[in-house]
Formats: sequence, structure tokens, C-alpha cells
Amino acid sequence: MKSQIKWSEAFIRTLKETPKEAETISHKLMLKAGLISKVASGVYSYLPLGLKVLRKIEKIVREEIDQTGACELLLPALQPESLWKESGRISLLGKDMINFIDRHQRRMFLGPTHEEVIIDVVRKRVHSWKELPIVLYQIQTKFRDEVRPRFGVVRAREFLMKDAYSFDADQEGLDKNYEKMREAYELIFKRCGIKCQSQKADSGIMGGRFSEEFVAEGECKELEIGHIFKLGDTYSKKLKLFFLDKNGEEKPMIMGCYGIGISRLMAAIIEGNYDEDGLIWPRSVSPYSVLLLPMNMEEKAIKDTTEELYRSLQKNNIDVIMDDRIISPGIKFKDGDLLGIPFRILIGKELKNGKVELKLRREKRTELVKVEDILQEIKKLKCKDYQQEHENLKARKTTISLTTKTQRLKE
RNA sequence: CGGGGUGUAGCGCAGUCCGGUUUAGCGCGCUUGGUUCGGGACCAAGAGGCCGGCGGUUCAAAUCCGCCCACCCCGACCA
Repeated sequence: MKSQIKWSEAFIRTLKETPKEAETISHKLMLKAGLISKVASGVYSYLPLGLKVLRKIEKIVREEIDQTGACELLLPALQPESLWKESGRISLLGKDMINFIDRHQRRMFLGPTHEEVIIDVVRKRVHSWKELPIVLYQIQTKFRDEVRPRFGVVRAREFLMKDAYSFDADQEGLDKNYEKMREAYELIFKRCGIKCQSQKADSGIMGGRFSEEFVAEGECKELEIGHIFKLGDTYSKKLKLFFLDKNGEEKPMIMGCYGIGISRLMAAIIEGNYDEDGLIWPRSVSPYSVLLLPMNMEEKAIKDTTEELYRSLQKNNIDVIMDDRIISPGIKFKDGDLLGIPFRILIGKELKNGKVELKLRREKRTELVKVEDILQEIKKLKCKDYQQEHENLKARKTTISLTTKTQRLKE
């Protein structure tokens, strides 16, 4: 996906009026800014801008989950009934499971979750305590025929999810992996720019002994964006996921599973970051970092400077979108605000003084910057993000060492 | 699934109660020409609708009746 683009060539269609189907902020803004397009109730297309955000979120999720030592894989959406008969969960999930009969008269499901499939993968190739622990994850589309889809992407029938599964020889192992995952979650949500709380939860259809859900705070009141479970040996026993321990005894693996609703996370981020003019993306997930806003592309000096900045930002690996449309400025301002790109560089009347105007979407203030300094200025501001990243890294190390200490104390 | 609501042009709406002056309008958007150009510009001329679908009542239906469909909201559940 292009990290720099001309507006005229991007497939961006904003809406001046909000479609009446939307009532919540995130739903309204996603439609207005042209992030998504509804296909059916609870079924959405992600337009280029929306996909860009989704990919940025995925990137953060991958980085943090990889950091825990988990390995990414990709499981099928299509699942045979036989596996589900083994786990006995068909009646539990009930009508939420989308199913059909294939041409050979076999019933197939569109995966609402992947415990059955991942266990099948693991049980076919892991048989010894020496191979444990194992932690696997994927980012994939889930299908659930929700009774009542709502709020756009918040509760959809087809949605993107990160789901991880841990396999351990014993409860202590599970506790350790669970803890690691929980720490990763905290970092993920922090990096995505949302405040989150974890709380004990009902394990629901997942079963197991213990679970916690991560709830986004703020106006989206209690939106659950992540859930982690200590599953124990329930699934292992049913699906015959056994291994031989040190004494040669056959034992069920101890499992945990960990989900994050990626598409829902996107909605949660919006709920916590907007104003009356539109979206305000946290820098980490914004579709582009910089918006170049030339007042008039038909004026040579403005056009040349804009294109020069476009190239130099590009060269410096900074995501940039250039509003090269030949339309009245008001539209550019409104669209720009609606899209919520963190940095806006306006190229206009100050150019005769050798200056452009820098504005942060989140702030009201505009700053005049010399054309030749603007790149450094942007880099400097972005640098603050890197510092934030470092702090996150430090936080990660601290929490991990703290955990280790706590564990030692327990021992 | 239970309860409530909506369906008229791409989007937002009026008209529906009380059937006929309606050739079904308005705003935005769209097309063409011109003037504009620092916060969704202006003028002019256009294009675009079996009024969600099917059936019924009637001389006559967007409007009344029946059935169906789609979508939204509240509830239980979820990422």
C-alpha cells in the first residue's frame, strides 16, 4: 500500500451529510470520512483509507505479540463440521455459526473462532513436554451471524480479529504466558492511543476457569476490545491434545486463548479521538502522517513547493497525502479536518515570505515555518513519537521484570 | 429472538394523517459554460425517481388495506 499519495489519485469519497443509519460517533465518522462502505447489515467494505488504518493497527499488534515470543500463522476461515463435533461446541455457539452444505453434502462452517482448528494443527505435530510451551497467533476474519449487528464495525457479522493460543505443560506455564499476553495488550492499546481497563469477566462460550476483558474507556462506554482466557485442559481433553511429560505420562495440554477485535479497536480509537470537525488520528495509526494542503495548485510557486515537499517527505519515509485537487480551499480545509491527519502543512500566501503553515490537527494553533525548515520540524515532532515508543519499551521491560520478581516471591 | 421505528434521485429530507392542481418537490452532490479562489463560492443551463417489493380497494394510490423484504434503535450476548 502506498505510503504517499496524491489526493486526486486516492479513492477518497467524503460525505457532507451523515447517512441516517449511523448514530454512534465512530460509525458516523467512518462513513463520513469514507473509511468503510456498508454491504449488508454488519458487513462492511474497508475503503483504502480505512484499510490503511486497519493495517497500521495490525502492525502494532504484530510487533507487540511477536515480542511475547508468539509465532504468527494463518488458519482457514472454512472449517469442517467434524472438528466442531469433537469439541461439542456447535450447540453452544448455535445460530451464531454461519454454515452451509458443500457439494459433497458435508456441512462446513465459517469460523467464528479457531480453538478447534489450532488444536488440530498442534495435536498433529506436538507430542512431548520438551516442545512446550508453544504460542501461536493469527490475524484473520471471523464470521458470526450476530442476532443484532450494530454501530457499524463495532459489532459486525464479519470482522477482523487477532487471536492467539498458548499451549503449556502445566498451569504455571499458562500463568506465565497469560501474564505476558496481558502486558502485550496493555502496550498495544496504549500505542493505539486509547485508554483501557482490564476487568474480570465471564468466560462465556469459551469456557475455562478465568478470563479478563479489556474495555476501552471514554464515551464508547464499556466497549470490549480484547479478551484473554485461561482455558485449562477442557479443550485439550475433548480434542485429544495430549503430550508425554517427563515421567512418560500422558497429559492434556494447558491452554490459553487471547483475542483482540482489530476492526472494533479501530472504532474504539475513533470514539476516543475526534472533535466536531471530524477524526483526530493518534499518530501511530493515522492513515498518513502529513497532509500537504496547497491553497491553489494552479499557482506555479505553490505547486512547485508543494511537489517538492511531497518528494522530500517521501524520501524521508514519511507518510504523506497531497491534496492536489483544484477546488475551492474551503473544501480542502473541511476534508482535511474530517480525515484527521495529525500534521497539516499549508502552502499559501505565506510562501512569498518563504514560509508554510504547520498545524497539528489536535491543536488550534498554527505555526509559520520556513520552507527549508519544515522537514526538520516534522521530524522533530515525529521524534517525540519515537521517544514515546522508547518509553513504551522501557515500560515493557519494567513490567516484565516486575512480574518475574513477583513470581519469584511467590515461589 | 422480543419490543420500537424507517424505507421518496448518490446523500439529507418535504409530501403520506384527510387519495385527485404532482408532469412527484427541496437542499447538497453530479454534468456543461462563465466568474471566483484562506474555512464546504456565485450565476446560468442540465442530467438523475416504476415513491422498498408484490397484491388488493378505487374512476383515480407515494398517499388507504394486506403480505413480504431491507435497514436502524432498545434488550440479552459478544471481539
